[in-house]
Amino acid sequence: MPRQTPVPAAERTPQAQLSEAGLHAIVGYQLAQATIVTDQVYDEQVGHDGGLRRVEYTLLALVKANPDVSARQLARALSVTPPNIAIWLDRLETRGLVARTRSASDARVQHVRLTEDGQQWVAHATALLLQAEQAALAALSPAERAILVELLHKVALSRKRADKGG
Amino acid sequence: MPRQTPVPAAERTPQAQLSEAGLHAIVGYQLAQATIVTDQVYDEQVGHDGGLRRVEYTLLALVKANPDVSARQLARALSVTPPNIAIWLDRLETRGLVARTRSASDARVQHVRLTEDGQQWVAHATALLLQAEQAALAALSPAERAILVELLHKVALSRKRADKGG
DNA sequence: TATTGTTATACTCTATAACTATA
DNA sequence: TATAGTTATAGAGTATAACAATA
Repeated sequence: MPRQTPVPAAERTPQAQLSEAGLHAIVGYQLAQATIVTDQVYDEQVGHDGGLRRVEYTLLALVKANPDVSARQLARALSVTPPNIAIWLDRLETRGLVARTRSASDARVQHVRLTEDGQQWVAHATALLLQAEQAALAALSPAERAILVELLHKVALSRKRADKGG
Repeated sequence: MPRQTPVPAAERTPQAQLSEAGLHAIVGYQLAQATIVTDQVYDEQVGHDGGLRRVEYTLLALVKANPDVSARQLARALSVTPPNIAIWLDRLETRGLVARTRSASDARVQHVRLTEDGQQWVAHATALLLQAEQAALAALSPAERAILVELLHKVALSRKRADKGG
Protein backbone atom coordinates (compact mmCIF):
# COMPACT_ATOMS: atom_id res chain seq x y z
CA MET A 1 0.00 0.00 0.00
CA PRO A 2 2.40 2.76 -1.18
CA ARG A 3 1.62 6.31 -0.19
CA GLN A 4 0.15 8.61 -2.80
CA THR A 5 1.57 11.89 -1.52
CA PRO A 6 4.66 12.21 0.64
CA VAL A 7 3.95 12.96 4.29
CA PRO A 8 4.84 16.58 5.15
CA ALA A 9 7.93 16.66 7.34
CA ALA A 10 6.12 18.93 9.77
CA GLU A 11 3.45 16.30 10.47
CA ARG A 12 5.54 13.59 12.03
CA THR A 13 5.74 12.36 15.60
CA PRO A 14 8.80 13.30 17.65
CA GLN A 15 11.44 10.59 18.12
CA ALA A 16 9.83 7.90 16.02
CA GLN A 17 9.16 10.10 12.98
CA LEU A 18 5.84 8.47 12.27
CA SER A 19 3.23 10.14 10.11
CA GLU A 20 0.50 11.80 12.15
CA ALA A 21 -1.89 12.05 9.22
CA GLY A 22 -5.49 12.42 10.47
CA LEU A 23 -4.26 12.81 14.01
CA HIS A 24 -2.42 16.04 13.29
CA ALA A 25 -5.47 18.27 13.55
CA ILE A 26 -6.79 16.65 16.75
CA VAL A 27 -6.12 19.16 19.52
CA GLY A 28 -6.28 16.49 22.22
CA TYR A 29 -3.51 14.53 20.52
CA GLN A 30 -1.24 17.55 20.15
CA LEU A 31 -1.88 18.45 23.78
CA ALA A 32 -0.76 14.98 24.85
CA GLN A 33 2.39 15.23 22.74
CA ALA A 34 3.25 18.68 24.06
CA THR A 35 2.60 17.53 27.61
CA ILE A 36 5.34 14.90 27.25
CA VAL A 37 7.80 17.79 26.92
CA THR A 38 6.55 19.88 29.83
CA ASP A 39 6.33 16.78 32.02
CA GLN A 40 9.97 16.09 31.22
CA VAL A 41 10.82 19.63 32.24
CA TYR A 42 8.90 19.34 35.51
CA ASP A 43 10.38 15.97 36.39
CA GLU A 44 13.91 17.16 35.76
CA GLN A 45 13.62 20.46 37.58
CA VAL A 46 11.16 19.85 40.38
CA GLY A 47 9.80 16.31 40.50
CA HIS A 48 13.01 14.26 40.74
CA ASP A 49 13.44 11.63 43.48
CA GLY A 50 11.67 12.85 46.61
CA GLY A 51 10.12 15.89 44.92
CA LEU A 52 6.48 16.85 44.82
CA ARG A 53 4.10 15.61 42.16
CA ARG A 54 2.71 17.88 39.50
CA VAL A 55 -0.70 18.00 41.18
CA GLU A 56 0.93 18.91 44.46
CA TYR A 57 2.87 21.76 42.89
CA THR A 58 -0.25 23.04 41.19
CA LEU A 59 -2.25 22.85 44.40
CA LEU A 60 0.39 24.84 46.25
CA ALA A 61 0.54 27.45 43.51
CA LEU A 62 -3.24 27.85 43.54
CA VAL A 63 -3.35 28.08 47.32
CA LYS A 64 -0.63 30.70 47.21
CA ALA A 65 -2.61 32.80 44.75
CA ASN A 66 -5.86 32.21 46.66
CA PRO A 67 -5.28 32.15 50.40
CA ASP A 68 -8.03 30.44 52.41
CA VAL A 69 -9.38 28.68 49.36
CA SER A 70 -11.57 25.66 50.18
CA ALA A 71 -10.82 22.07 49.21
CA ARG A 72 -13.97 22.06 47.13
CA GLN A 73 -12.80 25.01 45.06
CA LEU A 74 -9.44 23.37 44.48
CA ALA A 75 -11.18 20.18 43.39
CA ARG A 76 -13.23 22.11 40.86
CA ALA A 77 -10.29 24.14 39.59
CA LEU A 78 -8.20 21.05 38.88
CA SER A 79 -11.02 18.64 38.01
CA VAL A 80 -9.93 16.26 40.73
CA THR A 81 -12.53 14.41 42.82
CA PRO A 82 -13.02 15.60 46.42
CA PRO A 83 -11.69 12.35 47.95
CA ASN A 84 -8.47 12.67 45.99
CA ILE A 85 -8.05 16.34 46.85
CA ALA A 86 -8.29 15.31 50.50
CA ILE A 87 -5.49 12.79 49.95
CA TRP A 88 -3.22 15.32 48.26
CA LEU A 89 -3.87 17.93 50.94
CA ASP A 90 -3.10 15.32 53.58
CA ARG A 91 0.30 14.72 52.04
CA LEU A 92 1.03 18.44 51.74
CA GLU A 93 -0.04 18.98 55.34
CA THR A 94 2.16 16.10 56.51
CA ARG A 95 5.07 17.76 54.73
CA GLY A 96 4.27 20.98 56.54
CA LEU A 97 3.56 22.92 53.36
CA VAL A 98 -0.12 23.75 53.93
CA ALA A 99 -2.36 24.29 56.94
CA ARG A 100 -6.10 23.64 57.15
CA THR A 101 -8.44 25.61 59.38
CA ARG A 102 -12.20 25.46 59.89
CA SER A 103 -14.26 28.30 58.47
CA ALA A 104 -15.88 30.54 61.09
CA SER A 105 -18.95 31.28 58.99
CA ASP A 106 -19.55 27.70 57.76
CA ALA A 107 -18.10 24.92 59.85
CA ARG A 108 -18.23 22.47 56.98
CA VAL A 109 -15.54 24.15 54.91
CA GLN A 110 -11.82 24.03 55.40
CA HIS A 111 -9.67 27.04 54.61
CA VAL A 112 -6.36 26.04 53.08
CA ARG A 113 -3.29 28.23 53.49
CA LEU A 114 0.40 27.91 52.76
CA THR A 115 2.88 27.65 55.58
CA GLU A 116 6.07 29.67 55.43
CA ASP A 117 7.84 26.61 54.01
CA GLY A 118 5.09 26.19 51.44
CA GLN A 119 5.44 29.80 50.33
CA GLN A 120 9.15 29.46 49.85
CA TRP A 121 9.00 26.11 48.12
CA VAL A 122 6.36 27.12 45.57
CA ALA A 123 8.08 30.40 44.78
CA HIS A 124 11.32 28.55 44.17
CA ALA A 125 9.66 25.84 42.07
CA THR A 126 7.77 28.36 39.93
CA ALA A 127 10.93 30.32 39.20
CA LEU A 128 12.75 27.11 38.25
CA LEU A 129 9.91 25.97 36.02
CA LEU A 130 9.55 29.26 34.18
CA GLN A 131 13.24 29.36 33.43
CA ALA A 132 13.46 25.69 32.42
CA GLU A 133 10.40 25.92 30.18
CA GLN A 134 11.88 28.92 28.41
CA ALA A 135 15.07 26.97 27.81
CA ALA A 136 13.28 23.82 26.67
CA LEU A 137 10.90 25.75 24.42
CA ALA A 138 13.54 27.97 22.87
CA ALA A 139 12.16 26.89 19.48
CA LEU A 140 9.25 29.22 20.22
CA SER A 141 9.76 32.96 20.35
CA PRO A 142 8.57 34.80 23.47
CA ALA A 143 5.63 36.08 21.43
CA GLU A 144 4.76 32.56 20.31
CA ARG A 145 4.89 31.30 23.89
CA ALA A 146 2.58 34.12 24.97
CA ILE A 147 0.12 33.32 22.17
CA LEU A 148 0.27 29.65 23.04
CA VAL A 149 -0.54 30.35 26.68
CA GLU A 150 -3.50 32.55 25.76
CA LEU A 151 -4.89 30.06 23.27
CA LEU A 152 -4.55 27.24 25.81
CA HIS A 153 -6.32 29.37 28.37
CA LYS A 154 -9.11 29.97 25.89
CA VAL A 155 -9.40 26.22 25.41
CA ALA A 156 -9.45 25.69 29.18
CA LEU A 157 -12.30 28.19 29.55
CA SER A 158 -14.38 26.03 27.22
CA ARG A 159 -14.70 23.44 29.97
CA LYS A 160 -18.21 22.24 30.57
CA ARG A 161 -19.74 22.18 34.01
CA ALA A 162 -20.35 18.43 34.27
CA ASP A 163 -17.08 17.60 35.91
CA LYS A 164 -15.31 15.51 38.51
CA GLY A 165 -14.67 18.35 40.91
CA GLY A 166 -18.43 18.78 41.02
CA MET B 1 -4.08 39.97 53.44
CA PRO B 2 -6.07 42.02 50.87
CA ARG B 3 -4.93 42.01 47.28
CA GLN B 4 -3.08 45.07 46.03
CA THR B 5 -4.12 44.90 42.38
CA PRO B 6 -7.27 43.16 41.17
CA VAL B 7 -6.67 39.82 39.46
CA PRO B 8 -7.25 40.10 35.70
CA ALA B 9 -10.45 38.31 34.76
CA ALA B 10 -8.57 36.48 32.01
CA GLU B 11 -6.23 34.83 34.50
CA ARG B 12 -8.66 32.76 36.47
CA THR B 13 -9.21 29.03 36.59
CA PRO B 14 -12.30 27.63 34.89
CA GLN B 15 -15.22 26.63 37.15
CA ALA B 16 -13.72 27.73 40.45
CA GLN B 17 -12.66 31.20 39.29
CA LEU B 18 -9.46 31.10 41.29
CA SER B 19 -6.57 33.39 40.50
CA GLU B 20 -3.85 31.68 38.50
CA ALA B 21 -1.25 34.33 39.31
CA GLY B 22 2.28 32.94 38.84
CA LEU B 23 0.87 29.76 37.34
CA HIS B 24 -0.61 31.55 34.35
CA ALA B 25 2.61 31.65 32.37
CA ILE B 26 3.57 28.01 33.05
CA VAL B 27 2.94 26.14 29.82
CA GLY B 28 2.68 22.80 31.59
CA TYR B 29 -0.15 24.10 33.75
CA GLN B 30 -2.09 25.54 30.83
CA LEU B 31 -1.63 22.27 28.95
CA ALA B 32 -3.13 20.37 31.87
CA GLN B 33 -6.10 22.75 32.02
CA ALA B 34 -6.72 22.55 28.28
CA THR B 35 -6.43 18.77 28.41
CA ILE B 36 -9.38 18.63 30.81
CA VAL B 37 -11.53 19.99 27.99
CA THR B 38 -10.29 17.70 25.24
CA ASP B 39 -10.50 14.70 27.57
CA GLN B 40 -14.13 15.61 28.20
CA VAL B 41 -14.73 15.71 24.46
CA TYR B 42 -13.07 12.35 23.94
CA ASP B 43 -14.91 10.67 26.79
CA GLU B 44 -18.27 11.93 25.60
CA GLN B 45 -17.81 11.12 21.93
CA VAL B 46 -15.62 8.04 21.87
CA GLY B 47 -14.62 6.78 25.30
CA HIS B 48 -17.99 6.28 26.96
CA ASP B 49 -18.85 2.95 28.67
CA GLY B 50 -17.22 0.15 26.68
CA GLY B 51 -15.29 2.48 24.39
CA LEU B 52 -11.57 2.51 23.73
CA ARG B 53 -9.11 4.45 25.88
CA ARG B 54 -7.34 7.52 24.60
CA VAL B 55 -4.07 5.63 24.21
CA GLU B 56 -5.84 2.92 22.28
CA TYR B 57 -7.37 5.42 19.89
CA THR B 58 -4.03 7.13 19.37
CA LEU B 59 -2.32 3.81 18.74
CA LEU B 60 -4.88 2.87 16.13
CA ALA B 61 -4.59 6.25 14.43
CA LEU B 62 -0.80 5.98 14.30
CA VAL B 63 -0.94 2.44 12.98
CA LYS B 64 -3.40 3.54 10.31
CA ALA B 65 -1.05 6.29 9.17
CA ASN B 66 1.99 4.00 9.39
CA PRO B 67 1.14 0.48 8.31
CA ASP B 68 3.56 -2.20 9.54
CA VAL B 69 4.97 0.08 12.19
CA SER B 70 6.80 -1.76 14.97
CA ALA B 71 5.80 -1.80 18.63
CA ARG B 72 9.08 -0.13 19.47
CA GLN B 73 8.32 2.81 17.19
CA LEU B 74 4.88 3.20 18.71
CA ALA B 75 6.40 3.16 22.18
CA ARG B 76 8.79 5.94 21.23
CA ALA B 77 6.14 8.02 19.47
CA LEU B 78 3.83 7.99 22.50
CA SER B 79 6.47 7.88 25.23
CA VAL B 80 4.98 4.70 26.63
CA THR B 81 7.24 1.94 27.94
CA PRO B 82 7.58 -1.21 25.79
CA PRO B 83 5.85 -3.48 28.35
CA ASN B 84 2.83 -1.20 28.38
CA ILE B 85 2.68 -0.95 24.61
CA ALA B 86 2.56 -4.75 24.53
CA ILE B 87 -0.40 -4.69 26.91
CA TRP B 88 -2.32 -2.13 24.84
CA LEU B 89 -1.61 -3.99 21.59
CA ASP B 90 -2.81 -7.20 23.25
CA ARG B 91 -6.14 -5.59 24.04
CA LEU B 92 -6.49 -4.15 20.55
CA GLU B 93 -5.64 -7.52 19.04
CA THR B 94 -8.16 -9.26 21.29
CA ARG B 95 -10.78 -6.82 20.04
CA GLY B 96 -9.82 -7.68 16.49
CA LEU B 97 -8.71 -4.16 15.63
CA VAL B 98 -5.02 -4.81 14.92
CA ALA B 99 -2.96 -7.74 13.67
CA ARG B 100 0.68 -8.48 14.47
CA THR B 101 3.03 -10.26 12.08
CA ARG B 102 6.70 -11.17 12.30
CA SER B 103 9.13 -9.22 10.17
CA ALA B 104 10.73 -11.22 7.37
CA SER B 105 14.03 -9.33 7.52
CA ASP B 106 14.38 -9.27 11.33
CA ALA B 107 12.49 -11.92 13.25
CA ARG B 108 12.62 -9.89 16.46
CA VAL B 109 10.29 -7.15 15.28
CA GLN B 110 6.52 -7.27 14.98
CA HIS B 111 4.73 -5.43 12.20
CA VAL B 112 1.46 -3.94 13.41
CA ARG B 113 -1.42 -3.40 10.99
CA LEU B 114 -5.06 -2.45 11.28
CA THR B 115 -7.76 -4.98 10.52
CA GLU B 116 -10.72 -3.97 8.41
CA ASP B 117 -12.67 -3.33 11.63
CA GLY B 118 -9.80 -1.26 12.98
CA GLN B 119 -9.73 0.88 9.85
CA GLN B 120 -13.41 1.59 10.06
CA TRP B 121 -13.44 2.26 13.78
CA VAL B 122 -10.55 4.73 13.75
CA ALA B 123 -11.90 6.58 10.72
CA HIS B 124 -15.24 6.94 12.45
CA ALA B 125 -13.71 8.02 15.76
CA THR B 126 -11.43 10.59 14.12
CA ALA B 127 -14.33 12.15 12.25
CA LEU B 128 -16.37 12.30 15.45
CA LEU B 129 -13.50 13.84 17.39
CA LEU B 130 -12.71 16.50 14.82
CA GLN B 131 -16.30 17.59 14.68
CA ALA B 132 -16.78 17.54 18.45
CA GLU B 133 -13.58 19.45 19.10
CA GLN B 134 -14.64 22.12 16.66
CA ALA B 135 -17.95 22.45 18.46
CA ALA B 136 -16.37 22.47 21.92
CA LEU B 137 -13.68 24.94 20.90
CA ALA B 138 -15.97 27.31 19.07
CA ALA B 139 -14.48 30.10 21.17
CA LEU B 140 -11.43 29.78 18.94
CA SER B 141 -11.59 30.78 15.29
CA PRO B 142 -10.45 28.21 12.73
CA ALA B 143 -7.27 30.24 12.31
CA GLU B 144 -6.66 30.23 16.05
CA ARG B 145 -7.14 26.47 16.20
CA ALA B 146 -4.66 26.03 13.38
CA ILE B 147 -2.11 28.25 15.10
CA LEU B 148 -2.66 26.38 18.35
CA VAL B 149 -2.04 23.02 16.67
CA GLU B 150 1.14 24.26 15.04
CA LEU B 151 2.48 25.79 18.25
CA LEU B 152 1.69 22.60 20.16
CA HIS B 153 3.47 20.60 17.50
CA LYS B 154 6.48 22.87 17.85
CA VAL B 155 6.45 22.22 21.59
CA ALA B 156 6.19 18.47 20.99
CA LEU B 157 9.22 18.56 18.69
CA SER B 158 11.24 19.98 21.58
CA ARG B 159 11.12 16.58 23.25
CA LYS B 160 14.46 15.33 24.43
CA ARG B 161 15.72 11.88 23.55
CA ALA B 162 16.00 10.50 27.08
CA ASP B 163 12.57 9.00 27.21
CA LYS B 164 10.41 6.10 28.31
CA GLY B 165 9.86 4.69 24.87
CA GLY B 166 13.64 4.33 24.71
C1' DT C 1 -32.35 17.65 51.91
C1' DA C 2 -28.09 19.43 50.17
C1' DT C 3 -23.21 20.31 50.81
C1' DT C 4 -18.31 19.84 52.66
C1' DG C 5 -15.05 16.88 53.72
C1' DT C 6 -13.44 12.32 54.83
C1' DT C 7 -12.64 7.07 54.97
C1' DA C 8 -12.62 2.69 52.72
C1' DT C 9 -11.86 0.20 48.75
C1' DA C 10 -11.50 -1.53 44.19
C1' DC C 11 -9.76 -0.54 39.72
C1' DT C 12 -6.83 1.28 36.22
C1' DC C 13 -2.57 2.63 34.64
C1' DT C 14 2.36 2.71 34.91
C1' DA C 15 7.10 1.38 35.92
C1' DT C 16 10.83 -1.87 36.92
C1' DA C 17 13.01 -6.11 36.55
C1' DA C 18 13.72 -10.29 34.45
C1' DC C 19 13.11 -13.39 30.75
C1' DT C 20 13.07 -15.15 25.41
C1' DA C 21 14.47 -14.95 20.92
C1' DT C 22 16.81 -13.03 17.63
C1' DA C 23 20.75 -10.27 15.73
C1' DT D 1 26.54 -7.79 23.53
C1' DA D 2 22.61 -5.32 22.04
C1' DT D 3 17.80 -5.10 20.61
C1' DA D 4 12.55 -6.33 20.14
C1' DG D 5 9.10 -8.04 22.52
C1' DT D 6 7.01 -10.21 26.42
C1' DT D 7 5.71 -11.71 31.31
C1' DA D 8 5.34 -10.86 36.16
C1' DT D 9 4.61 -7.79 39.66
C1' DA D 10 4.64 -3.90 42.65
C1' DG D 11 3.36 0.79 43.02
C1' DA D 12 1.04 5.12 42.03
C1' DG D 13 -3.12 7.37 40.86
C1' DT D 14 -8.13 7.56 40.32
C1' DA D 15 -13.00 6.70 40.95
C1' DT D 16 -17.09 5.14 43.47
C1' DA D 17 -19.69 4.44 47.45
C1' DA D 18 -20.70 5.33 51.99
C1' DC D 19 -20.23 8.04 56.04
C1' DA D 20 -20.08 12.23 59.48
C1' DA D 21 -20.86 16.90 60.34
C1' DT D 22 -23.03 21.02 59.19
C1' DA D 23 -26.25 23.95 56.79
